Amino acid sequence: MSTKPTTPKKSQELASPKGMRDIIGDDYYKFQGFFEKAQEIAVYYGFSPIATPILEHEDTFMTSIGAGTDIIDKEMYSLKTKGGDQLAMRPEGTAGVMRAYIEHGMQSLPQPLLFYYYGPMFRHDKPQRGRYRQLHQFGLEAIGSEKSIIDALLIKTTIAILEESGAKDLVVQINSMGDKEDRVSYTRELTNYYKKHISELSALDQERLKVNPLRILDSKDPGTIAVNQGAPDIVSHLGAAAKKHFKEVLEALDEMGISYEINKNLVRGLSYYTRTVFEIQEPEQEGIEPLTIAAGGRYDLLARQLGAKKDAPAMGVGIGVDRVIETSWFKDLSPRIMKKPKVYFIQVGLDAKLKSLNVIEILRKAHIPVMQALSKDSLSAQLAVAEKAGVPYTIIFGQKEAMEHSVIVRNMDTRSQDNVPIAELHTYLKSLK
RNA sequence: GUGCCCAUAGUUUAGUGGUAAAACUUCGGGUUGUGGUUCCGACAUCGAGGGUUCAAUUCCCUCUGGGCACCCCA
Repeated sequence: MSTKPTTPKKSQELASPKGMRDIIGDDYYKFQGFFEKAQEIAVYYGFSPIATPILEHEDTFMTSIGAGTDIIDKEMYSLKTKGGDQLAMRPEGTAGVMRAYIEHGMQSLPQPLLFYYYGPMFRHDKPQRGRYRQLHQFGLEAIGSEKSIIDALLIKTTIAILEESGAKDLVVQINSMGDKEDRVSYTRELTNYYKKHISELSALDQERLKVNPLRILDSKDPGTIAVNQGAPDIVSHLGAAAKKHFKEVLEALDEMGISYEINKNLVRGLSYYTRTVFEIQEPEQEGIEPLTIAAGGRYDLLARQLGAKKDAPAMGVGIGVDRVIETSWFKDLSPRIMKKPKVYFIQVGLDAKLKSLNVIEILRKAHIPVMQALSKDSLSAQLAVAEKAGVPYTIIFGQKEAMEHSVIVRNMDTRSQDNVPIAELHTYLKSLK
């Protein structure tokens, strides 16, 4: 077997791809802690886990999210497999969950079905604060009911997750995009309105008028904002059914004491939304434009678009976990797996080192997490590491102890030491608490 | 995708047209059985590639990565 000479790597090749990063140490625990807390809350509210593939057929996203949206037109990682399949890395979670729902015939189960999921999503964006090409979302989906209480349930669960993560005084921005017919008639009226004021719109907004007039509503252009003041209001164009639905959602939010603002300019970028849409912003910070940390809405038409034989009205939300973790209010949620070791194991001398792993194995079986520096030889060096780690007790295992089958347990605070036979070590450590 | 700003050891920062200084961290040692001290030593082809120059980490260009605004979005 011949080994190829190792070519020196250029540092460029050693960098993670743009907008994608390694998650290490404290950051890892933050993610893990958030995911555990979010799952726990979702389960209390009746959601069940689902994990769908990171890759889906590209068409699944094209037909659900919709051509004409930036996510599809500019930001999707698409690839052709060696077998010739046209796949794409998921830019969001809803399409995959709905695909799974239809594929597994879940329409014949008691409705609605409540799912939660979490994991990486991929969008070929230009990275910025809180904006990554590989981003992490925690999502909720409720499929199979058009009842307004479902909308309220998802919003409530989202708020509960964020509050348990440290958020306070959250305000939900909410709007209704109406049913399909409402949207068609409203869009027509809105377009007519803008055409009358076309000279006052920015070049960008004039372009948007051709592609997606709804987007002009949340324009940042000062001239356009002025025009928007007099623009027709979508809420007053809702049909009777959608209006009733929206009113019920708001009543439910009132009942739960959730504060909200009706934002008639809130239009979501994904084209599958109908009726309820909502967003939750991060808290205001000086000189920083607040980011959206959670957003979602109702998508009653999606199932049919994807090929289901009957309607499956549904509601979903995605929480931007990267953004939540970076907020000032995020409190560290330590994951359960992280047990803080209370014992540091020190060995001195060759015999002791050889027997060390046996002692550590005894501790492991007793569920006592242990830190160690087996690679070090000198006692003082190991004590120094234990000191820095802030571990309350050290176990010292040397030549003499190895022969006597005992260890020294040292209290790092008081520096007092006890000689303990290995056979009794387990019970001794338990008694220390 | 467009525009502006940035890039020196693991980290935070000096500095210069003649191949780099410091602090902290890490590693080794002074101390082959007892710790936050102290002392000594080690660790950077100055993000990558190209150009100008006798000479570039320093000037110019491109690329890569990061930040910010726009676009858009979680």
